[in-house]
Amino acid sequence: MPRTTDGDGTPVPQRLLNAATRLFAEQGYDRTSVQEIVEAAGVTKGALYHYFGSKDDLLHEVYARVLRVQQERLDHFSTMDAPVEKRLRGAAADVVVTTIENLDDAMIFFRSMHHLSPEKNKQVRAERRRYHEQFRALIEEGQREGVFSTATPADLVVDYHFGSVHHLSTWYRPDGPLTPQQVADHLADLLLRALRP
Amino acid sequence: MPRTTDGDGTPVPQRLLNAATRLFAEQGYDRTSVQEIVEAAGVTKGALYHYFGSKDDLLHEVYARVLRVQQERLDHFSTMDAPVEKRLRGAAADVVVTTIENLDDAMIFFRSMHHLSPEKNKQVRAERRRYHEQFRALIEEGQREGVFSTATPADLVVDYHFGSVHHLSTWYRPDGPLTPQQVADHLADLLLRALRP
DNA sequence: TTACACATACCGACTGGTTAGTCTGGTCAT
DNA sequence: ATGACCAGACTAACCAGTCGGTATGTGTAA
Repeated sequence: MPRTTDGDGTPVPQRLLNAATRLFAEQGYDRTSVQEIVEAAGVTKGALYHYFGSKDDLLHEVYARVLRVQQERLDHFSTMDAPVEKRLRGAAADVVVTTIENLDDAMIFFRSMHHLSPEKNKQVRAERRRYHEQFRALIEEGQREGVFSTATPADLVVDYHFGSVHHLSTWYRPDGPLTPQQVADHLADLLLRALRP
Repeated sequence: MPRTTDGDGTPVPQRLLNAATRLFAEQGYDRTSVQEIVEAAGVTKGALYHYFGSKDDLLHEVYARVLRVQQERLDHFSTMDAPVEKRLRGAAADVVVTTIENLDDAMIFFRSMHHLSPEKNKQVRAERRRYHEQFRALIEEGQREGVFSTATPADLVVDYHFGSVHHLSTWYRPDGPLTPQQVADHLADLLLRALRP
């Protein structure tokens, strides 16, 4: 196996993904040329097209990574052995922390979906929908038990919360006054307070 | 004044802006060529570059229009003669309705900011900030009066709400089950319920 | 152990195509 | 006839993806 790593120990595909993620978040997908990506990763086009089928594939990988992580996290909180308020609060706060810790990914996720090819876009939407429905199920469970208000349809509540998560990448600054955990606690609080019967 | 209008009665600059708005929302700024815009508007490049300095200018005009409308609306509700809960609820619901009625604008607004030139971007951010602060002032007023909870900083509450507004363009469908007004009432409800002391 | 085949990892010049913006030359109401 | 308004060919730059080529490994048979 020849130089799959170079300089640092990070394998070339990883280096390419990292560079692409940063550049896509900074300048957007269309404004980032393949040439820039390979230069930032310290390789050439040959390497990129050796590991990835297209520029589009690179973007898709970013999505796949985000979806995988978020789904795993939600599974964890969904299946916890605790009252539904605690499970929902845990999940709601966790997605905020995770999003802040990967702001670049979040930025790309919500800003660049329309750059994915139609099939990939469809696939991402399907996985996203599954996530959404699992989250909604938590709220509906609480509504059935009477611990959450039924004034607002669960679907809308989910969109309300994820709107704020989505929005994080446009206003949160790591050098701001609030830590990720503090923001997460506040946003989860707002959700739970809105759901009080 | 020669044919500033043509075919229909709409003046050419308007036709160009309308075409650009629709195309930017459908395909994104970068994926839309100037050629497509002028064809959709039924003119040629000469006309576009007669009225607008650049493609970027066209985008900026979309932003200017949105900002102007939203600011006017907020001013109206801010200065209303009514208790602060009513003023906040009115403003919160109205921005939802307005956003749904101009989903294309909203889509462009949140997805294409980074395509604006640096100065224009800065200008838009400044006006946006003014809007944000005026909205925040409403919440702080209610908090001082004791009608809103002070558990969450007003800034965060504003971002929470505008996150959901921002998010509308990704999930709201005109052919869905809820009318714009119904969505607006629900989202305003969630905000006010979260703010109950 | 050497020799040779084969595979994997990567390089970088090149191609075909697209794009924003320019420029020259009209046209038409007043 | 004059100037605001517009047509459309043209240019210079850029970009995703290709392709022939090189380098370094691994397996295998003499």
